[in-house]
Amino acid sequence: MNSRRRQRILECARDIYLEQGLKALSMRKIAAQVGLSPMALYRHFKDRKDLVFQLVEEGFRIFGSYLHQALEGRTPQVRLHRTGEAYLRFALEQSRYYQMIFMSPEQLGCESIPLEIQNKAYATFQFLVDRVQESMRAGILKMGEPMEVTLVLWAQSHGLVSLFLLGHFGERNDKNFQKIYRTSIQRILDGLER
Amino acid sequence: MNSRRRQRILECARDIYLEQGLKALSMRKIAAQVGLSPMALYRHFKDRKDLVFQLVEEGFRIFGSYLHQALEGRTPQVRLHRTGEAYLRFALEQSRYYQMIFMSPEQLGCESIPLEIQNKAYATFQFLVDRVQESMRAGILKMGEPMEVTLVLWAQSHGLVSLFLLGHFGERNDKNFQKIYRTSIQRILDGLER
Amino acid sequence: MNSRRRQRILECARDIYLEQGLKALSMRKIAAQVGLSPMALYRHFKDRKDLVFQLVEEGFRIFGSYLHQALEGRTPQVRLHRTGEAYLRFALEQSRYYQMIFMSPEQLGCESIPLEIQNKAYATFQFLVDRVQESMRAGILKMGEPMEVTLVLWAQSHGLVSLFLLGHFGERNDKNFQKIYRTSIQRILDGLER
Amino acid sequence: MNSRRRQRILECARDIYLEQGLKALSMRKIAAQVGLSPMALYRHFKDRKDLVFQLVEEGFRIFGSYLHQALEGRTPQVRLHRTGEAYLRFALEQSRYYQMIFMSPEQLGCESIPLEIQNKAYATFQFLVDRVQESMRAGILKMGEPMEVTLVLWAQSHGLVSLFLLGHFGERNDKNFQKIYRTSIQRILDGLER
DNA sequence: TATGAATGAGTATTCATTCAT
DNA sequence: GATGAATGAATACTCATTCAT
Repeated sequence: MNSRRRQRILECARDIYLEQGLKALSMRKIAAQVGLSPMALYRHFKDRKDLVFQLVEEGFRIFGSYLHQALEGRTPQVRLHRTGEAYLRFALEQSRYYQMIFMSPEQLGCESIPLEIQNKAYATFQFLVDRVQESMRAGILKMGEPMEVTLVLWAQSHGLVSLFLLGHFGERNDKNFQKIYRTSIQRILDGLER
Repeated sequence: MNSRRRQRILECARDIYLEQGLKALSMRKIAAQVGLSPMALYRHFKDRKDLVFQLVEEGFRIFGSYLHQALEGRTPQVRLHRTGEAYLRFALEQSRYYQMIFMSPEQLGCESIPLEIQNKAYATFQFLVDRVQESMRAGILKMGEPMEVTLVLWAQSHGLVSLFLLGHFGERNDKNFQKIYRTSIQRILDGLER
Repeated sequence: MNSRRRQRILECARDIYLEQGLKALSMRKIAAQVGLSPMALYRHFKDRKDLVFQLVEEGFRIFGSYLHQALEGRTPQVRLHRTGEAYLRFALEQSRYYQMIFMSPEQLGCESIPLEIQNKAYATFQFLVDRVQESMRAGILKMGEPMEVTLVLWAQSHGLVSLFLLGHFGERNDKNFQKIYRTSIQRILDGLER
Repeated sequence: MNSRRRQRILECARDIYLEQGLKALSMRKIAAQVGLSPMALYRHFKDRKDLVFQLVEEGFRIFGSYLHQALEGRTPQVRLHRTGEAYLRFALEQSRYYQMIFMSPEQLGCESIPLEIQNKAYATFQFLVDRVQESMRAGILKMGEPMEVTLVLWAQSHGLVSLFLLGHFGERNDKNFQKIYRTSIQRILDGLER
């Protein structure tokens, strides 16, 4: 019951955020959406900040679930490829969450990203490193510093998605972006494969 | 005098933005800084949005001036290399402007980026395309679709800078980032050079 | 006009304070009383604190005007006596202001009393010291450390008024208190006169 | 157990009050400190007022215990002197309680001080009267109306302590205040002794 | 051109308290 | 006896903006 309500509040907050962005995500609006008094929210979340952070964590959780599916692949090569595809899918299907995950402390309205969230971010990066590492071991990628190589791939992915979501590729066209994304990533891989 | 005032307002707005970020950039603060009444600003800018847009344009202007210096290089190769370095320098020396240039409409507080700004962004992209194109013609890069190749390079640069400014590389350390940036870009070029 | 409004706000604030005390003195209530929107007050006062401080200063000003009348007396003895009477009159006629003047920082809602107010308090004390000093010189009071003697008189006055206003003498009865006050002060003076 | 709990709550409330003052003494904070839900407090106290009143009574109880020790003196003179010293010690060692005991109804958040507390205050006063009376009978003080004389002494003590705790003697300096207190009281006594 | 006054909508938050469980 | 959920009223304050002067 406690956590039920809490979940419900979080969902409404998510919807408002997804539709109107972070700036419009006020306690009042959330409460109105949920059908409670604004104060009721404080039973479940210490702060607006607290609530927002929970939302970010939710974003990471979802991101993680997308990436995790890549592990179903039976070889390092497949898993590496699927990871790239999962990244792409998350970016397109959960664009708002994608943006939320990559928000600056300032945008989140805090001095510095809380440790809990930093850890989640680090875990995600680690997942990518793992994929690269096992691909190196399997001889699919040239040997090298895994973190460095991961960074190249991550930066490429994030760069592309950022520019796309920012509208720098014109009107949003997911199909088209998929092509671009895959081509670009492949180009990078071409330089990294043996 | 009209435009003198206007310039002065814009400069103050810039300073506040550079120091405290966009959210703290309020008409009141700007006015106080300039030494005018808040209302006086409306003589020069339709509203806050308008003022912010002008600021973004200023950011593009500065970005342009950084990139432009790359043209002093005497060969396509040098110019290509210097472009990458200019991008890096702008990102590190003018981080706030960098962030402003790559803000989403939402963060800027508008439905969609106004055409004027979109054009500036496009112009920047075009400059990069030019560098790639001439490098291809000069045989420094493998032949290919110039826009596509440019995108790969741009995405890489932007991805790296974004992640860096977001703090995903730990405490800000410019020297260290420069190394990472250069290595990563070189890796990409390695895959693109003949 | 500016200062006219300001004055009017201060008067309303004073009335609310006088009737309902400091805790009830909210920006909203003041605004409602004045007939303005709550926000209009901020045109004239930086803060609630600012407004309250101004009110305290007003209190000191009034206190000062009461004491000042004692200077009309033609001899040190008369002036000393009238000062005691002025203190008494202020306490009874302006009880709320009396209480406000002797509020702790905590009650005023601030870390420490601002310097401006501290100075006003000091000035008042100095006025009392002056009366004692000239009485000593005139041979009305035994010679001694003027500040120390002043303190005895001030403490006696303040102690009596405090206890009275706190209701420790039963139902408020001004006539009765006047007697008590005069007798007590006289007792003190008896011990101080030559 | 009932009264055990109750006692525990009161102690926590006291600690919060002693550390942070009355305004910060909220049901929530007390509950958190005790380790109960805010609502549990209402099982033991009708409302916040009730709880605060109990706290004031506690203050009087402690005050009483300080004064009571003066009775250990073997002569009226010693007892009178020790009473003054006990008053001083209570004021310095239990300043917060001192302030609480001498709070106005308003500060306590009620229309008028409840009878129970008035009685406690009266009892304290009576204790002082007793000391004066026996000193008169013993020929230590000049004969006179005991209540009146007591008032002079009480007012002096309270006045001094009030002004001291309000910070009107500069930075708090207990040693220094002790001197002032003793000198001033002695001055009064000089005028009252035979 | 510029300003001073004022507004209205909005923000997060604190608190004592009621009520069903 | 105690709790968790929720409320309603209140608070100070920030901001962009309108309007008469």
